[in-house]
Amino acid sequence: MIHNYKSEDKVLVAVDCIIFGFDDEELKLLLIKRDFEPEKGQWSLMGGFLKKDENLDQAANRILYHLTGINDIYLEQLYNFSKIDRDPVTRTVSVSYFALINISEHDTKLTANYSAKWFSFKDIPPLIFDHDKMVKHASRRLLYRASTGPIGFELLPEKFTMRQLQKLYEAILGEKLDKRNFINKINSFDILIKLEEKDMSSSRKGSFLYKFDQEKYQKKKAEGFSFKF
Amino acid sequence: MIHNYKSEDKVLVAVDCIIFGFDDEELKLLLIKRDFEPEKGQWSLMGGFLKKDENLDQAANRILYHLTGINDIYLEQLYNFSKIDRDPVTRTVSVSYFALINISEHDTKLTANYSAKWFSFKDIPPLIFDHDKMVKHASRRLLYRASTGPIGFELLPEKFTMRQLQKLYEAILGEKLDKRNFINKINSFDILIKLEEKDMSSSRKGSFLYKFDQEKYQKKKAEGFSFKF
DNA sequence: CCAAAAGTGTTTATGATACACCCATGA
DNA sequence: TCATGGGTGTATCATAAACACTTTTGG
Repeated sequence: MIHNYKSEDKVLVAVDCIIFGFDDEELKLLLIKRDFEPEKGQWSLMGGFLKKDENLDQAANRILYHLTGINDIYLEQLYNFSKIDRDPVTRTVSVSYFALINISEHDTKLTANYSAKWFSFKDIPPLIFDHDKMVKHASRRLLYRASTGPIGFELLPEKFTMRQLQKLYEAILGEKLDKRNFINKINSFDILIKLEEKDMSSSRKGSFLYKFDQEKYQKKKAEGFSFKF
Repeated sequence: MIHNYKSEDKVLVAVDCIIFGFDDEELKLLLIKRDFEPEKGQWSLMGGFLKKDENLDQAANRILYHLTGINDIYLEQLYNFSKIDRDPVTRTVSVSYFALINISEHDTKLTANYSAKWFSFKDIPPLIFDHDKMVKHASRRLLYRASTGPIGFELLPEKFTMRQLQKLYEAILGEKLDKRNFINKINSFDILIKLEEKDMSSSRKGSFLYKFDQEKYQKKKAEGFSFKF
């Protein structure tokens, strides 16, 4: 006997993207104004539906690109939300994805061509459906990511100062860190390249710029080096 | 304009359950012999399809109960597998769930009434579809769970010896642990109750039995105590 | 010359690891 | 009495945390 797949219920599978950014001061969340019913005009995560001819990762990338123009970033699968009436119109199961991006590289395009906007966590507007739960879940995952490996790669510009990196960690961990201990810790990872160049915008003295050494990082990771923060 | 939900593709959503057990010596995996095509007669995780009137957690519990009689355990959502042709018959997205259970409490029922069987990790048979990937993913999650909180609750009988608990951790972590350091660590958590009673089956001297103190554990957890192993 | 941020090491405390002997009992 | 597993504590090492002053330079 062949199992009768046809007798089984099919459901709509949605994908919702939680995108975190950092602007040198605080963590931000990318939202769009929904342009269709239900909940038209409300703020929402970037969402859409899985199509027959793509897997979930592909759907997440397509949906994010379509709604924000953001492309070629690493989206990580997070969790499913499947409460029966979570979408008032029809039964959907939503798969959440999250990613970290560098605001400065994406901001102009976003505000010019899309209805997407960055929000501080202090003033996130009410979100549709269960999107607030998704954001909470993603925040926990971000915290976990930050404590198990370096995260600056995606969130900071290519060249950055120690101060910027520290502010990023402080924003994610939600606590002030000691400057010297922070630098010692980061240096112990040995995955930064100190440049000759200084950033003169933040002080009279100027502060050295650094770059991530992707190669060294990949090598250390492959060797099982622990980047526990 | 109302978004046309009807134009979107619907897909079958499967749920597959990865169940770990422990038998005082090693970690085991519960599998069933598939009794329908495709892949009839092959070993497989416990799987089924999400129905319209249930959420994913409910589906996982229903499916596991139906196939094994196992009930009232905590199933944790793991990850989605969505490769387009992962199921050769029709497009499905599979949501994996995992759980830990105490073999001795479930074994007789299982072998008597169901075609489910426990396998050592050493000799897991070839599995259908992408179930081997699911198992790998679940093993990583188990390792993570073991390093962030106590795991004996579900995997051991109500009363157990320190030796049993240590063997469990050794099985999960995949390494031998020092007896004294292990006990010191566990005692530092302060969530066990030492009973008067001794287990005489393993040695002439006998070894004291312990119970988990659920109340103390919940209280400590609520206070943010870190059970990092 | 002073305000404002950058840069730099050492001491202390805490937790992790390594390690070896006596105990109780049934056969 | 002896073989078997059970039970116990300390010293050392490594990592984390606390902590304050000097440097640079534009205004």
